[in-house]
Amino acid sequence: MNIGQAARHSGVSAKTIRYYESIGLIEEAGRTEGGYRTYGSTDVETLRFIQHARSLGFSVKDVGTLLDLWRNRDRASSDVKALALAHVAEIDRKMQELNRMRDTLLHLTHQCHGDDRPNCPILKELAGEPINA
Amino acid sequence: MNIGQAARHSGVSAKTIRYYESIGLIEEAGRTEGGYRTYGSTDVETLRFIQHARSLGFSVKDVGTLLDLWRNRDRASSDVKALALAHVAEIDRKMQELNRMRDTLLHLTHQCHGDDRPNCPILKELAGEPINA
DNA sequence: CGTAAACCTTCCACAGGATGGAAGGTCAAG
DNA sequence: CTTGACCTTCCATCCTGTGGAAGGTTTACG
Repeated sequence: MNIGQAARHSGVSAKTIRYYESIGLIEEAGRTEGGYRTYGSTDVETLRFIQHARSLGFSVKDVGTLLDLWRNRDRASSDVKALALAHVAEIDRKMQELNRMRDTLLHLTHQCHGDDRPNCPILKELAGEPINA
Repeated sequence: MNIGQAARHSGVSAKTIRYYESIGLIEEAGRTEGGYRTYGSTDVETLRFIQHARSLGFSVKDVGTLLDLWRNRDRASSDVKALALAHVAEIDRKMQELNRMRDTLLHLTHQCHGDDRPNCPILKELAGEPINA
């Protein structure tokens, strides 16, 4: 099948499939006489795997590792678990950071009248006049 | 003062100050005879403002808007508040997304023995063999 | 005065993770 | 044969910086 079909079947856009090939995440596809890339069902499965892992926030590099583990029947499940847990830890870190921002912003917006008057505690705080710190 | 001093006083690296100048977020700095950029206390305050806003996750573009609002004494605080609340909404969206990933990953890791055996539910799930969906 | 260290300058490249678009080739249907 | 969908490559762009090279300036000290 062509790249367009592969894209539709996998949920990865044609553009992105070419990109993944260019960075070596997936093998170079076979070509027709006319130069079109060709894909089989295994390729589509691989693309789906990638798509799924990416949607869980794994980096492209991690996805490469996961693909290796997936294809290597001798791998230990502990390797996969470690990668997943490290990723959870990273997610936790990001969430804490977002939460910190959120708290501060909500605190500031509560202080702000939000009307036509120019007095704005948010700007004051950003400028370094702590309102409540 | 030189860019290095300004960097130390503001918490924004010299490299990043030049970058902010290059993208027009801050005005072009004055220069000494030798071509060195010079900064005053107002510049440092502006840089601190930027640094603070960035640490709250505002995009550089939003920081530009906030800077305008900060310098424009006639602005309405509602404008600032709206920007902040829109940003909170964006943070909420990201946190929900992260939470979704986190839940799925934790669910998967709980299913995974994490030992030397190759059987790994995480990979199975990524490959599209739903364990529990 | 000489020179070394610290600091500054510009410019280019790279990171992640794609996406947009231009210019042009190929394929299938009518 | 033409049309239109689809494909190709290549370059640019998004975002927010950071790293490093090659070279100029300033300051301090002997």
